[in-house]
Amino acid sequence: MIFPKAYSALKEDEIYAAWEASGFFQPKAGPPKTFCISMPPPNATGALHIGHAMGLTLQDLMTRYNRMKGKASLWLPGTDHASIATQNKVEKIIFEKDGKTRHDFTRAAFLAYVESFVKESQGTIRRQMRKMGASCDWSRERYTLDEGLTRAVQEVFVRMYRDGLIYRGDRIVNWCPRCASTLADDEVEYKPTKGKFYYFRYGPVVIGTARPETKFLDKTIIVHPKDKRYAKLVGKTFAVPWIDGKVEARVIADSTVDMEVGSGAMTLTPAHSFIDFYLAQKYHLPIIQIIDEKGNLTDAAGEFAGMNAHKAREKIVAKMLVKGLVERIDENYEHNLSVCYRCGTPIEPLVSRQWFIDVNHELRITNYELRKVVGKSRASLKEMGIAVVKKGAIKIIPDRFNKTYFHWMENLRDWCISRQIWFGHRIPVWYCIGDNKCLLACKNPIVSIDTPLACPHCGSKNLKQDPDTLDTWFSSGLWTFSTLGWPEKTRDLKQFHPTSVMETSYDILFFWVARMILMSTYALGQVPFRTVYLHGLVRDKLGRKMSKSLGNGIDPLDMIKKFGADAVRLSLVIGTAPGNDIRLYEEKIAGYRNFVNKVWNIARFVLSRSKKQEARIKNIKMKNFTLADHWILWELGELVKRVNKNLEKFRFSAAGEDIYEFMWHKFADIYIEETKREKREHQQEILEYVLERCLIMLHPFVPFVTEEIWKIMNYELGITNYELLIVQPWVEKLDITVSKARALEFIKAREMKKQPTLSETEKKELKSYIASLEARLKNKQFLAKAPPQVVEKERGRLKEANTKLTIAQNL
RNA sequence: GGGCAUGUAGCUCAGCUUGGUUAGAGCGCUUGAUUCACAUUCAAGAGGUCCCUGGUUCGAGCCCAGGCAUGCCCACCA
Repeated sequence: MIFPKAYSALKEDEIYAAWEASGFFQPKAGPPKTFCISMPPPNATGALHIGHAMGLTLQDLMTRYNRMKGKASLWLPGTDHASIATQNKVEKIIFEKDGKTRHDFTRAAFLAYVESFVKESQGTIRRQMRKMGASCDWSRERYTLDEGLTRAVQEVFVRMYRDGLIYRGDRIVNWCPRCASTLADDEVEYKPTKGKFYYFRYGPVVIGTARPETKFLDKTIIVHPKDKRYAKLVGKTFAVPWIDGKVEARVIADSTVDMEVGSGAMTLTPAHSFIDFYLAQKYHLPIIQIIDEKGNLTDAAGEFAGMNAHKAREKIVAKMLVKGLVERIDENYEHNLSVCYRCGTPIEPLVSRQWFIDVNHELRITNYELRKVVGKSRASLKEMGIAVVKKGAIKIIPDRFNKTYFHWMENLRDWCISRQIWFGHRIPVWYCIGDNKCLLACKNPIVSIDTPLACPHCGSKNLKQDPDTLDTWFSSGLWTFSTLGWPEKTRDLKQFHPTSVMETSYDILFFWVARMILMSTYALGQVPFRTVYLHGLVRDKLGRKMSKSLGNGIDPLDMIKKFGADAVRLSLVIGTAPGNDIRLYEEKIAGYRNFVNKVWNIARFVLSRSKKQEARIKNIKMKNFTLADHWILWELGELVKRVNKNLEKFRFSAAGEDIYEFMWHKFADIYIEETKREKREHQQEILEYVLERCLIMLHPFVPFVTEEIWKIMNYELGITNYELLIVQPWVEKLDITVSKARALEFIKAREMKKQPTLSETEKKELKSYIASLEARLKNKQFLAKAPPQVVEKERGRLKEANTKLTIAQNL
């Protein structure tokens, strides 16, 4: 077999094909122990970026490790339809190509176009995942919009509606006028903006606002109950000259008001501010819309009706100036403007009739395990979500994100789930617009999985489905179990849920991880996963976020082409800590490419000396071992212990670094060099023994090169019916023990050989070191309080230093 | 305003869980080595007030308190 001088990553596709053909990506049938990761589904619209590559690497590492440990291991891949993101993207393409908008198409025609686009992208994504070496089970691949998952979505919706968790209501929502849709609270971003801040005379008080155009119908003044300045006003009503004539204004005291802000008094704009909306509900005040879904002023704005709200602002202020209502204007007001996270358009909070999930509604918990965790038989979604993490049913790595998670959960408001876009899961709700024989009952929506044929109340066949679709996170919230076949009681579901690990980026902790916890505890009474491992963001060498506009992005495929997938994988694992961002650049990847080549050449050296047609040595016995033999095997044993411990604790970086250090700087630089000097009987056995164990431990990190070496190794040893490395049993511990004392002797002998002579300054340094050790060993408090092992160690060090000095002085 | 993280060699980062070696690695830099598995290599070397101040301790890069710097998250258009 040809063993080229340098490892060529060109082999990778071939190796991947062999794995795929072997069927080992599918979980084994036998073992009772299982391991499962649901792959976070990338948006079906795009190419994978380096952040995905990092996730794939870590997930693949865990899957391969557990597979080699003999567990039935499933890594389930898939893609997400990503409703708003995809629709926006396709709309943009259509517009750029033909100058058309989606409204130039029928809904069905538009959706067909989107689907064809998605199909194409999915193909690209699959190819990229294969390039990374992802050992996921392609036979179980899912898509959030496929038939089974759609069924799961409908099932959960209907159940939640029947349980009183889903309701339709007129509530204040985040509205994006450009997307013409609602957004969830966490889909809103904040952008620092400079603007004008207006102070208006409003009867007895002065109020401040950045949005005069919403203030037409303000009729309530709110002050803090302890605010002495306004105490006399509370409870009274005033006739206040306002934009369109006089209004009757009432003064209310409520402690949500911050006395320090502005004038300490504010007026309520119930329909266009979240706080005001809740206060209006609390005091049963009328809620009237001033701005409509297009961002235009309603009839409530009188002469300004129909104008774009933002554009009308200055005209309204001009009118108020004339009427003498303007106290002053702060021109340099800095505040955070809320914008749509998809398109950057300023958000318009407004009241709208939408579907919501009630996160505070109490439910009976039927699952015994969950009831034990929650500690009571009834709880709200919010309480369940908090309890499962607090009680350790779910462990988040790194644990500092617990705090963030709790804070978010505790402040969670009802989740608006309806979106006014076309691409997504249609809301399984129909309205009777028929004969109105029984007007009252027909007002109840028909919530059903199957399309109803007739109104259950009046029998009319004139039904209309709700035009809206569901928030994309509704379906991805079901991902861990919908992909396993739920609501059917499948074997996969029983075997693999709860899944073992959720590995994802910390920036979607709220969007997705929290939603999965809510949905899974509700629908299954089970947590979706036992462990959440959060990785950081990949940044450029200067610590900047990678972006198209900066042009500082690193395309994983380019890097794979240049350095090989193994090198790319290592660069994303070693030197990274969970939850911390990492900096990535070509030199780093090149460094790991060098290591991959080193591994290749170690194998080349070891195997070039191998005797053909000889069975591979699985066990070796201690026979006339040299100090070096003792040493390398002892070091290997220590390495195995550390690697296992680190992998169990999700410290992938430490494990990888250890193997790197051992193979390059101990095995290659020292032991292999030693064998060149002196050829002995059992050397070859030891070389092969160490190499084999290293290949196994290294495989989850660098699957391609290790598998290729494995193939050549078996060929060289004349073994034809071997199993692929991907399913070799993991190295739990060494089946040989050597003398630690001999190993340490080897290290000492090397050190003595290395530094026989010392310069004058080095001698001086050594002397002062000896002096400091002696002083410490004479210190009574040290001797009294330090643990005996530490004292012993210090004595040893002193002895060693003295010997060294003596040798140096005698030379 | 609330919270979190980070600060160690020129650069990128380990080490902090459990305080105890003369503080480590990779890249870069300096010097040397080429028929020997690998120049995608090897050997040797230079390079550090472990952000600052104080405290606890026989002993602090590590623990505690305060501060400085940087980055991120949440809240907020009164």
